[in-house]
Amino acid sequence: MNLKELATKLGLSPTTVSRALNGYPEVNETTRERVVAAAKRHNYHPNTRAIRLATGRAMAVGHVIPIATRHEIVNPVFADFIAGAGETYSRNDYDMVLSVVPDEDEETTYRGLKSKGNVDGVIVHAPRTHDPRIALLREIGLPFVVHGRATGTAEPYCWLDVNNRRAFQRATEFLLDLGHTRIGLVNGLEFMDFAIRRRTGYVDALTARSITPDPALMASDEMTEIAGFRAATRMLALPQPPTAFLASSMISGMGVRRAVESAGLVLGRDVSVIIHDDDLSYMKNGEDVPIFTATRSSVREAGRLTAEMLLDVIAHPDAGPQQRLLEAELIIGQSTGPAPKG
Amino acid sequence: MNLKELATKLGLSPTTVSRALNGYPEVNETTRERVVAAAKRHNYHPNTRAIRLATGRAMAVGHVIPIATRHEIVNPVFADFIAGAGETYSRNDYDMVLSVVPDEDEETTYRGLKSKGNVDGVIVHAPRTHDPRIALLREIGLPFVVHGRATGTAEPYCWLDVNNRRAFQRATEFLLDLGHTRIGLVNGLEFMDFAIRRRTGYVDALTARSITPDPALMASDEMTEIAGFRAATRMLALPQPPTAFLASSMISGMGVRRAVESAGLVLGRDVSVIIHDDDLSYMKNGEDVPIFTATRSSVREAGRLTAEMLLDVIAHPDAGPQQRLLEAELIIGQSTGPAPKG
DNA sequence: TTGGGCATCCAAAGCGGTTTGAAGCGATTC
DNA sequence: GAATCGCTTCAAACCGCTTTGGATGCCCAA
Repeated sequence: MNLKELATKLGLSPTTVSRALNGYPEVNETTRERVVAAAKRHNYHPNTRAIRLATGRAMAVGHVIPIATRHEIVNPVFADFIAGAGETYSRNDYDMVLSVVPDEDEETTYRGLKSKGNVDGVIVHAPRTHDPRIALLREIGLPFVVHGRATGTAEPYCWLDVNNRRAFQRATEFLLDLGHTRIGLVNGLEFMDFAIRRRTGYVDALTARSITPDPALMASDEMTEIAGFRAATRMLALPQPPTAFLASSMISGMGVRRAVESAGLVLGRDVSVIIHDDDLSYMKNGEDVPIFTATRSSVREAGRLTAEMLLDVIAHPDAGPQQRLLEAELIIGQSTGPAPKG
Repeated sequence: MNLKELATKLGLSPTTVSRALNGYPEVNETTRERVVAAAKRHNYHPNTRAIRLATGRAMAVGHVIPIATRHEIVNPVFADFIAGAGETYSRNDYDMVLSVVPDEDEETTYRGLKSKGNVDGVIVHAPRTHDPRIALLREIGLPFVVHGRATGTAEPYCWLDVNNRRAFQRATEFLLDLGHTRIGLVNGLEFMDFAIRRRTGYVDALTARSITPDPALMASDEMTEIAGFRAATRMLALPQPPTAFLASSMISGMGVRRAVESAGLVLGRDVSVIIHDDDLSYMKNGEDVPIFTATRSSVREAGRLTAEMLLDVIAHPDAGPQQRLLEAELIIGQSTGPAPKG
C-alpha cells in the first residue's frame, strides 16, 4: 500500500492525503479524520526511502567506529553509550547507523557519509588531544557532537563531557582526607583526552596539599582487568607501596582488587580503592550498597543527552555550538577507609 | 555534484553515465574511462537516498535491541558481535542500523522496518526457546538470520550458532578426566537457548559417567561478576563442595575466581575453573598463555559470518534456509588441574 | 453585482538516481 | 542495394513521497 493507492481508494489526490497525514493546516478536519482512519485500516506506512529523497534529509545519525589495532573502542562503555543514544533516536524517528571501518578508512568514511547523504550528522567518540576529526567534520560541513572534548582544538565545537578533572580531584581529596598520602593512579591510555583530564585532577589535588606526585604511582594503559591487576601489583611491590588507588573503570578496578587480595591485603581496610563508575547497565557497582567507592556518571545517560544535542544541532544548524559539562557524583562504597596507621 | 550535472559536463546522457559507473556492458570502453575519470575528478558520489528509492533496496540491515527491564542485552558480548557484523556490512557497502526500543515495542519495530522499507533484512539476537520473533519475521516476510537457535520452532529457518552443548560436554569430560566428580555449573539465564544447550552438554557428560547431576551444583543467573561470585560462594559452602566449576563467561568466571580466592583456595590447584571464552577484543583471556582453561569461540567472527549469511539470504531469497554450526575450541589455561586427593 | 478572501483540494514538478524501449549508425549479409 | 545486426547512446518513465503554484467554490463586504 503506497500513497497513490491510498489516495485512489479515498477518492483524493496524493497531495491531500500526504498533507492530512503530516498535519498540515490546509485540509478539512473531516477529511483528515477519514484519511487517518483509512491509513490505519490499510496499515499504510509511508516509504522511508521516498521520504528521504523527497525531503533531502536522511533522518539518520552516524556513529563511526574505527577498528583500531591498538586501542579498541568496542568496549562495554561504548556499548552503553550507543544504547543510550539509540533510545533518543528511536523516540525521534531517527535511524542510528553504525559504520565499523578499519581506522585508516575513517576519513573516507566521514566524507562518504556526507557526500552520499547517508546521515544528517554524526557523533564523535573517544576524542584524543588535537583530534583531527573535528577539523575534518567542520571542513566537510557535516553536523557533529563530540562525546568528550579534544584539548588543542582552536575553534569552538559542540560537545558533551563529564567533568573528569573535577571528579578525580574530588576523589583524590577524599582519599587525602582519610589520611592516605601514597595514592596510585591506574589511568586509561593518556592519549585519550579524558584520561589526561583525570590525571590533571589527581595531580592538582595532590599538589594543593603539597604532595609531589610520584611517577612510580601513575600508570597508564588499556582499561582492562589485567592491566589494572598488573599496575596495582607493581605499585604494591614498591618499597613504599600506596595505601590507596584510583582506577579508571569498574573493570580495571576489579584488577586492582585482585592485586590487593593477592597481596594478602584487605580491601577497604589495608588498601582503599576508588573507581570511576560509568554505571553500566549490565555491570552494576553493587546493588543497594556500592562495592566500590566511586565517581559515578551514567554513560548511558550521556548517550541520550549527546544524541539529543545532535538532533538539536541538526534542526538548528545556525545556532551557536552547544556545550555541556556533566558532574560526576562521588558515592561512598565499601572499598575505602581511613589510611592504616603506620 | 549530481548525476545530471556530471552528464552535462561530459556531454552525455545521465543514462550512459549511470551505466558507465555501474559497469554495464552496453557502453564503449573509451567512454567509460572518460566517465570514471570525470567522476573521480569532480568527486562525484551517487546519492544513496536516490539509489535506494530507484532500486527499491534499502542497502541496510537492521539489528533490533530491546531495552529489557529484566535481562539486559546491551552486554560486552553483544558489542563484539555487532562489531564483527559491522565489518562485513562495511565491506559490502551496506549500512547497519540499530534500533534500540522498549521491549514491548519490539514487534511494532520489526513491522515498521519492513513496511517502511528501512532495511532489507535483520539479525535476531539472543533467541529464547519458542522465540516468537521467528514466526513474526516469517509472517511479515522480512529476511533474517538468527544468531543462535530457538528450540521449539517447527519450520526451518536461517541460523548460525556455536555448538554450545558439545562445548560444555567436552569441558565437563575434561574435568572428569582430571578426576573431578563434583563440578559446579554457573550458567547463564536458562530461558536463553544457549544456556539450556550448555546445561544439556554438562548433564550428558555427567550421566555418561554415571554421575547423577546435583541440583545444588547448578546455578542459573545473569552472567555478571557478582552473580558468578555468589553462585560459587554458595556452592563452596556446601558440605560437599565442588572441586571444579564451569562458568558461562569470562566475567562470571572472574566472579568464580574471586569466590575461590576468598575461600582461601588456590585456583588451578584446589579448585579448577573452565569458562566459556567469547574471545572479546577488549577482554582477552590472557595473552600468550590463557588465564582460564576455556571453550573458546570468537563472537566477533560469529558476527562477521552471520552478517555474511544474511547478505547472502537477501541476495538469494529463494534458496533454502542456511544453517551453520561452529565448534568451540577447548584451550588449556592455568585454571585447571587434577582433582585434589581427598 | 462584483470582486476579494478564505478554506479545500489538486496537478504537476521536483528529489537523484535506475531502467526500459527505441533510435542512430556503420558494418555485414544476401 | 536493401535488410539485418551489433554497438552505442539517449529520451522518458519510474521509484514514492513532498511541495509549489494554481484552481475551485463559497461567503461576505463594498
